[in-house]
Amino acid sequence: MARGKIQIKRIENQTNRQVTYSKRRNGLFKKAHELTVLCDAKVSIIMISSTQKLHEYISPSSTTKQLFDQYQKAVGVDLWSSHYEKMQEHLKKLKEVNRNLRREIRQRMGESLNDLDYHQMVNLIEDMDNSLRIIRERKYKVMGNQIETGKKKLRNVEEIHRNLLLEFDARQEDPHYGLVDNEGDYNSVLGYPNRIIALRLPTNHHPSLHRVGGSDLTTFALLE
Amino acid sequence: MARGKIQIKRIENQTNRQVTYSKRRNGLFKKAHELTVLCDAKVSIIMISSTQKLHEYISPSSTTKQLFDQYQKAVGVDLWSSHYEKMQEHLKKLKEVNRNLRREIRQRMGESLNDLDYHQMVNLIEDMDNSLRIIRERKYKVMGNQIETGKKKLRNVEEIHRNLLLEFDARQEDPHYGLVDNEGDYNSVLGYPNRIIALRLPTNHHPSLHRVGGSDLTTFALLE
DNA sequence: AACTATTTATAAGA
DNA sequence: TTCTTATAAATAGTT
Repeated sequence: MARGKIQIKRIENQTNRQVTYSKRRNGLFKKAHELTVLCDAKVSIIMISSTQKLHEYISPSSTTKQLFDQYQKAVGVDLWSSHYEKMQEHLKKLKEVNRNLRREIRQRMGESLNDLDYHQMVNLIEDMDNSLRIIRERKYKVMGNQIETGKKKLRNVEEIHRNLLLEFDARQEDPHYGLVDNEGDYNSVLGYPNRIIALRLPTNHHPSLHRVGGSDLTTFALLE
Repeated sequence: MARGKIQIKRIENQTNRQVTYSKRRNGLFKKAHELTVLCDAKVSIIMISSTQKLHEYISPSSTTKQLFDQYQKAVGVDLWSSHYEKMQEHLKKLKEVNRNLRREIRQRMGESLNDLDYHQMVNLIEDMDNSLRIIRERKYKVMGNQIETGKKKLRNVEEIHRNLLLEFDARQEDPHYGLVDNEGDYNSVLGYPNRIIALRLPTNHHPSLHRVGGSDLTTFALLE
């Protein structure tokens, strides 16, 4: 539009293209802003250069999201539906599964039995009988283990006690017998280790949010 | 920019403002398109006039959603988060609840017992014992009911049979005895009603989607 | 980034 | 809304 007319077609020279992009971008944003002020309108411009740089204009006192929400309403399609219609479905399925799980538990607790016919009840009883047997066995095993370890601990304590008595007797006979150079760690003998074994860290997966710039005209580098 | 310079400030005259909006909008879209072609860039413009009309420009071979997704990536904020971060949380909670429900069921089926200490097991056994008792009682009751209704049905059938025999005998004695004017409905006597009681209609809540226009430059009336 | 000849956009009027 | 046209503004090519 100056120093010679140009054809509106892709500028092949990479440098020229970039320069023109920069100049015309500014022109476009300026015009957009004038329009905003003169006509009391709201304008959102998003542009991505051939080198994948992103530039944005947004009218003062509006946000890109605002305009976009209005756009969606006007066009009548929720562009994110694809993104979260699936979520909706997932949610629905989970709720359904949840409901079923709750029902099963209730039935296993003797409630909501109206939903079961005679045969299902017979099966449930058989199943629960088997389960009870398994749990009882497990309980006895745990009980046995506890008795075993209790005995062991007792034996350990008794031995410590005996040793102390021996030592005590020895001291009685020889007041200068051996000097205590280690207080010992009876806790560990009793089964209480004095070290922390595991530590669970809280997980925090929220991505840090950042916003760049505050003026009408901002520029962002594209991620990737 | 012609026939006199103007100040860049809101045009108070409503008609003038509309005219200028229309002219400059075309200018802006034209420039945007030139930029698109000359510099191999992608441009999205959304504008809303003071009368709430919405206009859009989008570079050929791109979609508004595309550009917006890129914009979001670049800016680093998911603008829809407010709209579905809650959903994400809901989903997470449901999954957690689900996991717990499954664990409870597994434990009630005699699995995953390692998670339970001795005391918890004792409680679980007690609970399941009570539940089993309840379910057994229920079962016996249902069994009793079935026997009862079975007897009733049997009695009914026997009576019908007796009546038939009587009728048969009567006919033997008098071939012209009574004419059958009703075939009867023995099914209903046997407990099978011959009417459909309920009908469940399939529900379909998908809203119908519509898209307007297909060219680069489209105009939509804002909903509301 | 600055300059400037020229093209383009557009304000006002019809 | 569209056309006209004088004039302001944008910008292509150059430095």
